[in-house]
Amino acid sequence: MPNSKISSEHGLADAIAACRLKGAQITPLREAVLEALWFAERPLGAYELRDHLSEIADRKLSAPSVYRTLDFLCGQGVAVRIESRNAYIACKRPHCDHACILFVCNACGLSSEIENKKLERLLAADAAALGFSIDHRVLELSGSCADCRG
Amino acid sequence: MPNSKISSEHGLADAIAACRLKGAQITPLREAVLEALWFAERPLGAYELRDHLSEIADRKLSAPSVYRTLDFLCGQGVAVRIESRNAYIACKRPHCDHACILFVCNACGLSSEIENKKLERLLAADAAALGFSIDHRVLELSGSCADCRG
DNA sequence: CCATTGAATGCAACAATATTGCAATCGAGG
DNA sequence: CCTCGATTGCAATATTGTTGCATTCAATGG
Repeated sequence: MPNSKISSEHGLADAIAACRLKGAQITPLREAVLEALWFAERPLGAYELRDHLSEIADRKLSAPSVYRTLDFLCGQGVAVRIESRNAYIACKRPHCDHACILFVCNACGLSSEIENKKLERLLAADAAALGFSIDHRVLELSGSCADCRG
Repeated sequence: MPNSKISSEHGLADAIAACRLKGAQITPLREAVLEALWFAERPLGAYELRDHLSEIADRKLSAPSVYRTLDFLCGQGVAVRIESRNAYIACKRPHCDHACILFVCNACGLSSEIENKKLERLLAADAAALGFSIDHRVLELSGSCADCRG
């Protein structure tokens, strides 16, 4: 059984490297925000993130900085906004095309992104039937994860 | 071709009647809010709704009143909150179990709720595979509707 | 008819989330 | 070193949503 911390850290480094390869600037702020999300065990709100980072950096981070950084990370595909919670998670799936479904546990915050190609095809078919062209998708299911159903 | 206004009005009356049958109290405020949503041609935010109703009633409606009324209507299944927009629409599908997908046009606001049983089954299967028990679902697709793709 | 009661509403204050506009800073490339 | 664009800081403000408590209203039982 691998050490989950180390494997996660490798994942984080990989995610950052992937952003750089795409030509994106990874600044200390961006890296710090992504790291905070990466190791959080639940979705974090923008202001929660701000408070957390402010402690670490020992200075007060501004709300716009946090939001801009989150927008950047979401744009890079390494973070995901959970619309139904006004919160953010790191996307740990490097090759994710973000055509995925997000399960979020109400009790512990565990968030699992799942791909399902069949479901994609059904959505695409429904959209086609309506003549609808999809820009953005929000598929969020909340409830209780296996561990918290007790 | 039926007159769409009249058929919509009938739908509204039916929706209200259905709520009453379930034992819910339909007050003038609740009716007014549902009517505003029903005839709006796009999703309305809570404060938008407040302003609209304030004009009609010629008195200032409070934010808590609007939110409470929206909560009530959503609880009754006759209104739906669009998480990705902080906005609300009337649900015109009387027998909807709200296991549906919502398509929202970014240009005109047209919102279509679509049922898809196959998709339901896939979601249920994914949840089962994770041992996840689903409380709430948010399936919102935004983009351009057939009319606005030009 | 009146009193009681619970639901619904009004309302002030506040909390949480998000954005705007502009100034200051930083860093890569000339 | 200088310039330029991207990034960040920051104050102010906008938008969205909630809390707590007082008031009103309508149904119910005496």
